[in-house]
Amino acid sequence: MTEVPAFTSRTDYAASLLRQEILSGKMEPGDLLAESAVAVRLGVSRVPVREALFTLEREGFVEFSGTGRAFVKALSPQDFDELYTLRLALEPLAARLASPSVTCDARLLEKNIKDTNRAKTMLDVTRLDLEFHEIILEASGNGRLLKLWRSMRGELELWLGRLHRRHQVQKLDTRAETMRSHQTIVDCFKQQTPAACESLMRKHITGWREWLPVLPEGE
Amino acid sequence: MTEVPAFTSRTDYAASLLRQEILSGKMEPGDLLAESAVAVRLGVSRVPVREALFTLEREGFVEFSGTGRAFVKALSPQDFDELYTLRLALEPLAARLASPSVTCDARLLEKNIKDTNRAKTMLDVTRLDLEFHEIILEASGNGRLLKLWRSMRGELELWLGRLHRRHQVQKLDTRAETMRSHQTIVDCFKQQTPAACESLMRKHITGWREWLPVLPEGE
DNA sequence: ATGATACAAACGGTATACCGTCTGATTTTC
DNA sequence: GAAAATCAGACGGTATACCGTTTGTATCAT
Repeated sequence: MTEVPAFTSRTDYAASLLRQEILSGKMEPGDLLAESAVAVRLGVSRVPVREALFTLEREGFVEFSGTGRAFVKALSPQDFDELYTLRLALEPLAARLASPSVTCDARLLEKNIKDTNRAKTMLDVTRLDLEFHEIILEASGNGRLLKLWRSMRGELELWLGRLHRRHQVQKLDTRAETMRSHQTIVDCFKQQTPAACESLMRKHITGWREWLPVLPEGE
Repeated sequence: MTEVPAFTSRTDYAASLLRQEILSGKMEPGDLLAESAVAVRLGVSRVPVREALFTLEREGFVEFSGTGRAFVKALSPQDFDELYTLRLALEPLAARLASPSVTCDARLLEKNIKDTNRAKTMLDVTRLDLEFHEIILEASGNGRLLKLWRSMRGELELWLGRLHRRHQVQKLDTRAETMRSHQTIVDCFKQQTPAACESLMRKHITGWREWLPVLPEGE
């Protein structure tokens, strides 16, 4: 956020700012992101904005209409179900692939759990939760698998962020449960077979789905 | 190929032409695709070329270096293994999801098999093979699943095309086997349970992997 | 002969300007 | 009063020009 504004390109700069605005809820789902307006507002020309919008589309934050206009992505419960189905297909696989090599990464995973314990907001807890899973995807050694996961991560973050903001689910503190569950995964990586890791991850994802509060109606 | 050049934009036009050049083998893996040169050659300006290159990257035909230069993608046997692993994760799932709804699409699938029988070249057989699978992905009703598959399709087409060109595997005519195997899938969709469809698709993908000739060394 | 340095060409990044199209509102006509 | 046509504003698509950086090569010094 407040880091040095040393972006490699204006495209990165624009993408980063827009991403933050969308995640923070400053932009509402369905809001039009017109190239010209955004370009003026961010103080860059339209070309980098255009390319940033494409990037954000790939990341799941933005969607294009048939006529090429960009909007802040709206997510329906059905969209969320799709994401859940895909997590269930990809993450247990990643856990199995990662298990032989993840010993060296167990430190990263445990650091993540400690950070989760210190996190100040539920949004940070969510972010760290997704980061935990991404570490495993990285350790899987399958670059394409990681890419696919990353193309979904934005939408997950978007969904969970909106959920928190709209329903004040801070009341429902999932932090302890998340930490406990993640710790069992780390332990499993350390001691168990790949198949056991895969199975546990499947259970974890399924359980996560059931933990979520009642979904809000479509946007 | 020889269809009416009625592209909605020059970006589409450029992407289409480049895609064809790469698939046909006119461009070698590792070849530089410099914006300026391509723009001049295709008779458009650099901006649409630039965006076409991004599109082709998403589709798997092109990769960017750290400094932003675009190259025709090179694929190693390890890349291929990654793709195989992901097919095995996604396609059986798609088959399961598609099975209740695919009855209305069985006609499409059977038309595909007939087209395969008529195909003149092995490249067409390959293209139709991938199309058969994409029909099932579409029928799964999970739009994101379809998107993930499409992000891999280009690389598969690339790999298989190069395989054919380099090793003259026309000798190894997989057409009959492909048609037979696809027909059993259609039959399964018509008569069997989702779980059976899923299982059969897993078997089909595994078998497909074993059918392929010895992989060439990395590029 | 070899290494470093400097220069030139090529390439990507960006701003700007122009054009065609789409959208929506107002006016005109039946 | 309603429907159709027209006009204006906004937006995306594209070409062009400029700038900074990278890259490859040639030259010069050691």
